Amino acid sequence: MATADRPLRADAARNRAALLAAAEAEFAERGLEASVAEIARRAGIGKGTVFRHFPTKDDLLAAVVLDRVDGLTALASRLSTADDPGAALLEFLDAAASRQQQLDLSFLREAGEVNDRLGASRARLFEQVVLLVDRAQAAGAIRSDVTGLDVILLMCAPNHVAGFVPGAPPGLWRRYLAIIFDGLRSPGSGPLPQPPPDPVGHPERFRSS
Amino acid sequence: MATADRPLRADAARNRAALLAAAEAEFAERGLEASVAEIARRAGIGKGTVFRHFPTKDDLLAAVVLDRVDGLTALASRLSTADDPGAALLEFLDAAASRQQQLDLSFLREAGEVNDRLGASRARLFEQVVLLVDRAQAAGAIRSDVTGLDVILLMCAPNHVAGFVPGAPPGLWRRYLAIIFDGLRSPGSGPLPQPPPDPVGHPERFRSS
DNA sequence: TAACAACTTGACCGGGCGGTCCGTTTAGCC
DNA sequence: GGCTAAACGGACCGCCCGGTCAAGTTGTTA
Repeated sequence: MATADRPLRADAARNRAALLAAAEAEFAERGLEASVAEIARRAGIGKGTVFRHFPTKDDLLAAVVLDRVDGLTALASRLSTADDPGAALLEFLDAAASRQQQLDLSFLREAGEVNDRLGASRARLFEQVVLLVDRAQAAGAIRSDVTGLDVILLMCAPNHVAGFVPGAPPGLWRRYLAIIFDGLRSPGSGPLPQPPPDPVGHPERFRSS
Repeated sequence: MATADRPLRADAARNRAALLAAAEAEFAERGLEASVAEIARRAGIGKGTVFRHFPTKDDLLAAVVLDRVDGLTALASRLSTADDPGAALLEFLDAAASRQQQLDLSFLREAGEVNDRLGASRARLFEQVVLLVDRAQAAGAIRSDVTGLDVILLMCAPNHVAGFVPGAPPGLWRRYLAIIFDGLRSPGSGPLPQPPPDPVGHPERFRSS
C-alpha cells in the first residue's frame, strides 16, 4: 500500500478512488460474495489494477470497512461529551445502523482477523463505545447489567433483522432499533440469564503481537 | 423425492438418514457455504448419492430446514393453549433460538424462495407465531404496538448477535434474548418510529401460484 | 521531446464448486 | 442361488473465483 509513500500518479489516484467507491457499493449490495471482477467492471478498470492497489480481496474489503469504522469512531468520540448521555448513545446506534447498510459487523469479524490496521481501528471504536455506554449507565439512561460489548454486539442487529423483509422500506431498521433500545433501557425482570462475554473484546486477537 | 412413493430400499433409507444428519451438522457449522462434497464425505457416502436423494443442494438444505420449521410449528401450536401467554411466547423464542444454532432465518429466506414445500411450512409457522403473539398481547404480556411479523423477524437475532463473539459460551444467546424480550415487554417511550412491515408475510412469494 | 518509471490490462492459472453419468455393487424377491 | 431393478460412487464437466504476469500504455520529470 503506497499511501504514506510517494504520492500516487494522477491516473492511479483517480482509479483508486473509483475502485473504492465501486467496492463499497458492490459489497453493500452483494455482501462478502461480491466478486473482484465485478467490482473492477463497475469501477471501469481492469482486474489487474485492482490487485495492484490492494494485494488481496480482503485488503480491499478492509480498506472499505476501515473508512466506516473510523467514521463511527469519530462520531462516538464527538458524542461522548454530549449533554444527554442516553440520547447520545441512541444517536450513535442510529448512525451506526444507518451508515452500515449491509456493511455489518460480520465484515469486521471476517476482515478484521486478517488485517492488522482494521483490527486496531476496531479496537479504537470499541473503546469509544464502551465510554458512551458507561456514561449512559452513569446517567441511569440504560440498565446497569449490560456491558459495552453487549451494546457493540447488538449494534448491527436492527439492520440484520430488517434485512429479512424483501421489499423493506428504507428506514425499517429504526423500528427494531427502537425495540432493542427499549430492551436496553428497561430495568429488566430479574438478572440476565447469562454472564456477559469477555469484555476485553475478542482478546486472542491481540495476544501474539 | 421418493418419500410418498414406494418405500426406500434398506440401504437407501440408511444413507438418506446419514445424509440428512451430516447435512444438518455441516450446515450448522459452515452455513450456506458448506459444500456438498464435504457433506457426502461426512455422511460416508458418494457425492453422486447425495444428488440421487436430493436433485439440488438447495433441495437438501430445504429438507434440513423443513424439519426444524415443522418442529417449531408443532411447539408453537402446543404452546398456544398454555396458561401464561407471555411465558409461552418467551418459551417459544427460547426454543427457537436454541434449536436453530446457526440455522437461522436467513436459511428460510434463501431456501424458501426456491422450494414450495418449505414456503408452505414457513407460512404455517408464521401463522402459529402470530397466534402466540396475539395471545400474549391480549394478556398484556408484551407491548401492543408490535406485530407477529416483528417477533418472527426478531426471533433469530439473539443467535446472530451471540454468533459474533468467537469463543462464545454455549448459551450466550439467552442473554440477548432476555434483552430483546425486555424490549418487547416494555411499553416503549413514544410510538415506534416506523410502521411495521407488511404483516401478510412476504406476500409476493405466493402470489403467482 | 526523449526517456523512464509508474501504471494498466486482460489472458491466463490453479482450485473448488454444483451437478452429471455410467460402470459397478447390492438388496429384495423367486 | 440367481436375477433384476434399485442404489451407489467417483471420475468427470463446465463454471466462476481470487490471484499472477508479461506486454503495452501513459504521466512525469528534466
